[in-house]
Amino acid sequence: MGRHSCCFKQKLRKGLWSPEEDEKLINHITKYGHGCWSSVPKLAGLQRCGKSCRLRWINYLRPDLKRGTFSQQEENLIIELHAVLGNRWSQIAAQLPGRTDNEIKNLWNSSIKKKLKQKGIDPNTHKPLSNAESEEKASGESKSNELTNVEAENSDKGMAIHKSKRASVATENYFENNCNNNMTTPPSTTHEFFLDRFVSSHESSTAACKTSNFPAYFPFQQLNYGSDARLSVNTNTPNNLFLNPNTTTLFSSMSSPTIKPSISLPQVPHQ
DNA sequence: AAGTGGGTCAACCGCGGCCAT
DNA sequence: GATGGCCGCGGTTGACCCACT
Repeated sequence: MGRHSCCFKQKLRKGLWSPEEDEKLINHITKYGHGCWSSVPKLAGLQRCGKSCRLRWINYLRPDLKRGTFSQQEENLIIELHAVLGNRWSQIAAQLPGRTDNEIKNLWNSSIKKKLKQKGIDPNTHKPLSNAESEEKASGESKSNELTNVEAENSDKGMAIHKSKRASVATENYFENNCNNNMTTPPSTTHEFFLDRFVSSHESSTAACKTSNFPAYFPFQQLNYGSDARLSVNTNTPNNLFLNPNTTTLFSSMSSPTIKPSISLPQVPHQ
């Protein structure tokens, strides 16, 4: 485990990529595709490991990357998605065409986190900071605190637990905050249900999205960020709605956990 | 001009999961 | 079922830049 085995076998370059290396990689992939990443450096004439080549291509050289600063709509969408998915950056990135998970992760850590805190929102739980604090005091060990502890622990085993916990707790918090009075489905199971649905279905929907240039369908109730960046729920949405990239609104195909979300193409082409 | 602190971002690291053998 | 190779993911690091003192 750990560092790729090929890195030990040969003396491979590390660190920043030179323009020459970039050119070699671009030339190779545009001609032959990447195929098996482990064979790319050899075929492209690079002194890098396949992993490094893959990363360079995905995060920097891919021609479909948008680059540039994130729009306010994109930021809002990231916040919404993070509230539901937690730190599943690749899944968040899948809903933002031209953006990489690395880019989104960096934006979150460097900018969005801070902005949320300034607005009085806990970036981990997406709850108002004052609420989180008072709940921590009341319960002694709140869920958000639990997350923070796991996060701080930073142990390898803790990470695995943390990953699943954070996403589900974020979802739970979302439903606790917003859904109890509005949704017809019981909150006790919906958060896990929706999360699992999304995780299992997003790949097919994302695949459809990629091939068709349409956004993917989301198995969630509609989420909106108001001007104060608090989540709210609009339940007056018909079934089979979709992610609208222009309004930073998540639509849902779910009005009941017994109804399977349908994956079909929206009528509005992606921007 | 030099030092410093904070922000940004590309790249690396370590791990889990998948798949072939 | 065990093992090893590979891919993809999320967390972390460190270089670089810029504003400020």
